Amino acid sequence: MSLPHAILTALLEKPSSGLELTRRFDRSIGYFWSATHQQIYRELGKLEQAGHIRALPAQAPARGQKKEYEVLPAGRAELAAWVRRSEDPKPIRDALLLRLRAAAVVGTEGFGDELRRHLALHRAQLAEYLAMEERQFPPERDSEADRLRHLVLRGGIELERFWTAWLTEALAEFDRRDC
Amino acid sequence: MSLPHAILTALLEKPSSGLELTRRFDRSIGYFWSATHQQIYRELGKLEQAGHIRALPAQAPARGQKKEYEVLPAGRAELAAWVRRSEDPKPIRDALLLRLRAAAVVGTEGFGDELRRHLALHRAQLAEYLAMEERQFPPERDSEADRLRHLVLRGGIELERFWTAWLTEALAEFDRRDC
DNA sequence: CGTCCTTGTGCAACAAGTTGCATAAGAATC
DNA sequence: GATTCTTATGCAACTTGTTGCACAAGGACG
Repeated sequence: MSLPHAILTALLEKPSSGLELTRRFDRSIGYFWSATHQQIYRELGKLEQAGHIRALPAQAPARGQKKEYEVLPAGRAELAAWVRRSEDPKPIRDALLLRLRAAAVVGTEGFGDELRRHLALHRAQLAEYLAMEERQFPPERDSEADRLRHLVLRGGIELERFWTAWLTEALAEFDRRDC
Repeated sequence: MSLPHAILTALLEKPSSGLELTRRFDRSIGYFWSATHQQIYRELGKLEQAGHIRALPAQAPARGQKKEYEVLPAGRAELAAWVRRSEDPKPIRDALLLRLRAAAVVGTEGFGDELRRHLALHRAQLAEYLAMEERQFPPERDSEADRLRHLVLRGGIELERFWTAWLTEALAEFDRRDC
């Protein structure tokens, strides 16, 4: 039940149309929550019906026409309540770790390349986050909310650092064996 | 499409019944892939129909009767093919990071306690993994496959270390503000 | 002997996420 | 003025994961 809350957060930060939201979910919001445009449009419909958001007027509600949404007080209240609810961390479900475990049983042939590919992807992601950090959070200019958002971004950054470190270690192990 | 492969891997490591699998998914397998018993039973049925596994004979196929499964050659082949397929890492979807970002907008009241709770949970998980590491991977007694499995476990360990470190940092930030 | 607990398997309904495609306005191109 | 590209919204079908409950065998207890 997190997607509606992700959308409410995004809309509070800045009212947007479905496609704009999709783009934001592909970039900044993407480092802690991902979603496709289908999910987003569907959820926007539900949120509107529930009275949590509304379409800004002055736009014809026609197909192919941009439709901007803003959060209503009820939506903000729902988001605040959700933030206060306590929720256990979800258990991990990582396909790469699983595949490595499977490789331990059926053979590792070709798996080194896959590890290298992932390493490159995570390095690229890390570089992107670091660039975002420099752009969005220059030193000594943090408001209250900025400091929290920075903390969230640092979470994304450290996660990517974890992956690059682990993949590097894994590759070292592989190279020691294959040569 | 990873659950069937997780089950194949588990069954190759040791033939098991549905409930035994469920228990293994709650412990060792759980640090890279989680699943409920419902998912497991459903998937066992599908895998059997697909000819990837079979129930060991000598057991009446009655309700409430234990039913052990083993992997057939076709299942092993499917698993090997899956390990060789390349698959991109899935984008992150973490509810706690999302909630912190939401808290930056609607207020952080009470969120420190939630962070502390998560920190305790992750510390406990980390301790458990470290105990597993000592038990299952004593120094200098690694086979080929053991080294890979150890690598996977170290992934789980480092992930928990990441969380404890990030949560500690986040709490420091919170305490600086609240006092 | 009845009922209660544990172990074990499983159905059904639902919720969340994914994939493929349809539709439509408007601008660009020729 | 017909075609094609981009921006934008959306439906339908499917797959995956979750929740709640039902059913059954066997042992434990009084």
